Amino acid sequence: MMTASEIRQHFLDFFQSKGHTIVSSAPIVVKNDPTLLFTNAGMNQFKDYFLGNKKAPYNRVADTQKCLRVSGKHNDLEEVGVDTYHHTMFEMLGNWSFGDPENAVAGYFKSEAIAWSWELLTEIYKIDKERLYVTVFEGDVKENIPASSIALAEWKKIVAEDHIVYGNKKDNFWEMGDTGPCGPCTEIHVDCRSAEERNKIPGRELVNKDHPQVIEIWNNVFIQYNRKKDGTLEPLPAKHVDTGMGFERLVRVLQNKQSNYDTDVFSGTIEAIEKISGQKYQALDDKESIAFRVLADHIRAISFTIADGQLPSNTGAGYVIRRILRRAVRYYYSYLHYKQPLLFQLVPVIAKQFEKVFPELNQQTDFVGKVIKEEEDAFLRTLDKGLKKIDGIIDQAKEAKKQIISGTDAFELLDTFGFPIDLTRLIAQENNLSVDEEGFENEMKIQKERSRAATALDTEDWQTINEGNSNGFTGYNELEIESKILKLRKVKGKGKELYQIVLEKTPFYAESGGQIGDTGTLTINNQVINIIDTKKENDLIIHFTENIPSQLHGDVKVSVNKDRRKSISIHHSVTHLMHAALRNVLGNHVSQKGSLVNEEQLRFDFSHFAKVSDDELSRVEKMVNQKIRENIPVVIQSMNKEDAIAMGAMALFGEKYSDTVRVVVMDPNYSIELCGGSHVGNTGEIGFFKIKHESAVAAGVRRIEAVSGKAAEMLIMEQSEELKSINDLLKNPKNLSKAIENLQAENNSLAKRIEALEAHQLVGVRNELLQKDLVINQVNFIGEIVEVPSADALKKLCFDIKHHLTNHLIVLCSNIGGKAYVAVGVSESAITSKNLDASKIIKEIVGPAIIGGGGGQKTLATAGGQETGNFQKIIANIKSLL
RNA sequence: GGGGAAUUAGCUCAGUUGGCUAGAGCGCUUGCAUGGCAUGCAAGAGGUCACCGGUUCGACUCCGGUAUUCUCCA
Repeated sequence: MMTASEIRQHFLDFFQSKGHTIVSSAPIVVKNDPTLLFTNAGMNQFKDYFLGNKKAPYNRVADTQKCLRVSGKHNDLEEVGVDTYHHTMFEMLGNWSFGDPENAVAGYFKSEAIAWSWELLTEIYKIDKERLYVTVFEGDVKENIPASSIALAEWKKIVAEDHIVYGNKKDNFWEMGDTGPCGPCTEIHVDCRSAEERNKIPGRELVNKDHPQVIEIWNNVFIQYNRKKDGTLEPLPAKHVDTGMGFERLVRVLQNKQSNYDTDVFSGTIEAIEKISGQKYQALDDKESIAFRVLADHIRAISFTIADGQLPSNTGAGYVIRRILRRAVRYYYSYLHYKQPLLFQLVPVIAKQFEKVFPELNQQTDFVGKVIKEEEDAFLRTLDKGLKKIDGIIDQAKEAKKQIISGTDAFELLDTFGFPIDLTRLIAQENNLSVDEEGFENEMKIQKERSRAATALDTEDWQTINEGNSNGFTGYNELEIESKILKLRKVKGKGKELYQIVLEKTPFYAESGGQIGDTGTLTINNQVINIIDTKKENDLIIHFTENIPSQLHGDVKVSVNKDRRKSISIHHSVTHLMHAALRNVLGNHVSQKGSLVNEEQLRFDFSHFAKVSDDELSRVEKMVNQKIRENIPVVIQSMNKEDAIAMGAMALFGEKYSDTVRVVVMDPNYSIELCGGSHVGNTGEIGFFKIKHESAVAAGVRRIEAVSGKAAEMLIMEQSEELKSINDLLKNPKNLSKAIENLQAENNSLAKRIEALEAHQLVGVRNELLQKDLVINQVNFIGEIVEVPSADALKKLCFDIKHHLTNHLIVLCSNIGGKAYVAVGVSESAITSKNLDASKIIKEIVGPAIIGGGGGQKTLATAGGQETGNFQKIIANIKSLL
């Protein structure tokens, strides 16, 4: 039996023998593509070749690609692990031909692709031909697309006719999206059923019918059309082959297993889970078995994504990772009854298994494991809090004699406290309650619609202005050039309307590698248009404007905002100096995990497992400033990737580098980095470097924010001015912080003394008032106008008197700052014997008389108002109640 | 990007229609008890109720904004 690694290797060797270049997998996390968070197919990294944005360096390519799918018609996250053949992360084996209109013999098309796929499956992998079925596009009358006659003819040469199935547009016409490259495809399916079953129903009747044993393993797409926004198709000048074969499925077929999880792709992980949890994997449909499959699947997705630089977070791609991880935690928590972090223990197993194919994980097992453990801990804490909340909800439901947890409550538990709905269901069941599923779904629907409406984006078709290739970026050396507008389109979203413009060549740096996009102007025919941002879509540089020039053809002058670019370059260059200094001071485990460079500051995230101490920060600052003063020339050169790595250049995990890389050197013994950003000519231009802030972003990741150049100057100026004015206020003391400490202490003790004095004063007033005590019908009555400093003191005074009189009614009035304040106190005994109520007295008698209002308890109530002339009347009125 | 929530003593948290002199447990200080420890008893200190504004006679409580954190959706 072939092992999984042998199967993978045979694929790559086979296509190498057919003239293909083997390339490495692109990172699983996608950057610079607004339509995609993760690589979800082998062709993603070649998208620009299909779109015609870029020319392919090789015409024939093959690889195995890490892919991630968590949504889509056939792969909902909630389904993974329930069956035995869907995955979040999977490997896609693929071979490609990139057509070249000028060199017809370079690539290949339908006949070769079909012949080779058959050869590989039947001769190398030795799959029984009787078990294989192929599908061919039958054509579409409505869209006027002809049937695939060439593909059919090719298949007929090698496959029996009753093994050819015709497919409609849904199954046999592939599209990249609503618009863009597309074309017919031909699929290869395998029938893995027993001989007996195959005799009963022929396999061809089960193709594309979602039968778990009759499955598609390979799809060959022939890209020959471009779909425009109005829905029409136009033929492409260059035709391409794009194929994809699910690796895990292929292994299952070749190893003759019932389930992907029984192959050696997953068996090692499952054994490890058995060892940790002390339970045995049964390969059934029960919750325990599902839990095993969920863990074995999810840990791969989580580990490789983090290794490629995407940390779990509460937004975007990071949130998808968090969700996958939490789903795994839920399963071991509920069904394997394991209540501590588990997943992180599997990282070394996966890392070892993929050491040769995807080494990026094995190179950082510690880091990935720590990040995962921290996430697991955090979620277990969230679960704890949610458990408390749901207890309260259940108590309430029981008290109200309800059998049901409302949809709103269930939704609130999820939405606000992150408590998963399946756990709510489980706990409800244990308490003989059910969950209002309809209400919950409804709330969920409302939330989804709201989010969708907020991000709706309407993109129109590109409008071609001038023919030509966009051949790129000139802005490393020139910031102002003459160019031409190639194409533009309108984009609507969030109530704003923007235009995207592509230029023949441009000095504008598009946001990437953490460096923010340039701004500037575009001038045509004396009309000046502001360029407000520059971004990349794959490798296409797109300029954003709020309006378009009235004349579009002809030469345009484009110029970058130079001052802003200078500040950005300063911050980018100093980031390199700081990165090197961090490695010097903290150690070589420091590696970049993210960065943001703009004109105002730099932000740098890096792996490090402890807080960076003040001392270490100041050593970093000193080292960087030393390097600035050395005024080192910044040397930038292009070279072969291998040579650059050999030179000691730092490459980042999760970055896709081409064979020729740009290397930025600031003193060959100090800092060498692969980098596409803009830089200063000499480090002296940076001027000065100052760290503003150090903080944590995730387990094992620290963040430093710092400034240089003008921004640093501004910061220091502001700080020293602030310091000066503080010094002035304190009459330039010898020791500033000591002086402030003294002030604070003095302020504290003065406040205490005032409090004591006021209390003492009130004692005097209280004693005077006690002298004026009248006994009316066995109740002690005190009704007086007093002078007190505050409404609070009036209340205190009232309490104080209450403590000295048992059976009482007290009315205290005071004019404080021109406003009327009244407090009424009644003893418990008077409440019952005389049917008195302080709050009622305040509301009915006092409130109207002082033109105000108030309230409180039966025993003590207070009021405030505008009218201070009616105090005697109020006292008399209340007295008469006795 | 769009929602929901949280922020009260050193820590974990109560505070139920706006008015209780803002509380509990743990921790801390002091004293007492015990040969010592574990501990027990008693007293005490400790709060800008995140911050800024508004409504109100009165705001921890209601409204708006800011910051930080959590959480869901895209």
